[in-house]
Amino acid sequence: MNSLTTRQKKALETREKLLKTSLDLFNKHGFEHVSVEQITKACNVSKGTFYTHFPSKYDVILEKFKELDNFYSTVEKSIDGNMPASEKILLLYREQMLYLTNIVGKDLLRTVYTAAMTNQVEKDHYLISPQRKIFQILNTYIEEGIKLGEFRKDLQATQMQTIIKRCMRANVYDWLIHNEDFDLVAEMAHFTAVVLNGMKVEATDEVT
Amino acid sequence: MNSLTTRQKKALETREKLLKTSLDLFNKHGFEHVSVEQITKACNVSKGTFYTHFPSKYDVILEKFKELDNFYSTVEKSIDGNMPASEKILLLYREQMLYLTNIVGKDLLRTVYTAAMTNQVEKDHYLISPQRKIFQILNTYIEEGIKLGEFRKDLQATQMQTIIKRCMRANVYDWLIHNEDFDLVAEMAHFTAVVLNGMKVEATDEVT
DNA sequence: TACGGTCATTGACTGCGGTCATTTAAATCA
DNA sequence: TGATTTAAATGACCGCAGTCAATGACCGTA
Repeated sequence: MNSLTTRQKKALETREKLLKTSLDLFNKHGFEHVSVEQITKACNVSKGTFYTHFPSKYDVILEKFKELDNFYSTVEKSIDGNMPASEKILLLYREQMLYLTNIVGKDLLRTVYTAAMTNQVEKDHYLISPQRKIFQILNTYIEEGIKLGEFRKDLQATQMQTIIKRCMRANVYDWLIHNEDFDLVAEMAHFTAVVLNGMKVEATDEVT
Repeated sequence: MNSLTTRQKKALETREKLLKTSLDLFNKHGFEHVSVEQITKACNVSKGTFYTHFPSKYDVILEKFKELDNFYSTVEKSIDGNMPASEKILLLYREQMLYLTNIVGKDLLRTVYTAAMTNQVEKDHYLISPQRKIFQILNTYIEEGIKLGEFRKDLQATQMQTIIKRCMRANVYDWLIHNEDFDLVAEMAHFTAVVLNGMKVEATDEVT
């Protein structure tokens, strides 16, 4: 029933071993302090093998980063459908920031945010890909907020979506360039609240 | 009257030559496509010399980037003292974005934004240093806005300052990771207007 | 003017990310 | 089963950022 040939199975095994070892080593010593040779030696394969499985050292990280999107599906379900859109957004972001802080970590994220700038290929980076689950969830919240008269009507939904997403990257980026003493969860909540406030039909003075 | 010794003058000359040549080459071929050896060869000095004058290839860029701050002093003077704080901020940012787009360029800025993340020294990066002229100008605008009752009183001035600054980086970063079709000046104006709106005592629906 | 110390300069060297022609062995074909 | 195709694996190699021990020209001083 298994449609993979022996060779393909072996190759996949190698790939998995490289992936796991890489992430382990990155976690232990930090991305910058782990060389590809270290990884391949730990796996008893040659350096070239690494590059038959991954386009670059960085791409291993991206794989991990994409796991995030599974996580969001869980979060989405746990959010009560009846609250205002703005609160849903805040909750979603809160969960995401907790995940980034506690699970992903600064080191790996830094790599993603750097690569998004440097890998100047033709196509845009995954970081801003509309495919990402979290963006799809956000979009529905925003459209909902507009429909229910929570947000200003003079702004396009797509414009709002752009702003809200940018909001996220703004805080993450600032987290990455600050040394400690930066509570990503709190900063994100605070910043986003102000932005949402600026998009509401009638702004109130309270900010959570 | 010149207190520099012959040796120091020579050294400074070398430094200036390296600086100028670097920036020229970066402009011509892009930061990533210029090697330190290329620079030093063009200057008829050895590679090591480059590193006695600059801590890294990147630091040359930073020097250029710091020039920005002279520019802001000019802008500040050209801004009418009587307009609302929020409009002053928008104007200041507008000028900055024009400068970044037309003079500094994506390539150099990308380097700065990357280095801010990677050079994980103890101290924070220049990018967020409170010393920067533009931040000082912003601070006065914001304090002014609070004093004159334009902004909400429940937010600390420092909090607002943080938000407004983050706003800037948010748009610049997004500019850097998007391929073309991204008008930094317009995006910044749009985004910042929403944020300012969220900080105003009574939000209005008009956005410039 | 002679002399010891300073400091800009040198270039061979290290380490690392990434490449590629070649090897090897499994898969497919005759 | 033997011959041929295919693709995973290899490791020598490249280019480049950054290092550092050695050099010698220039400095202040006696």
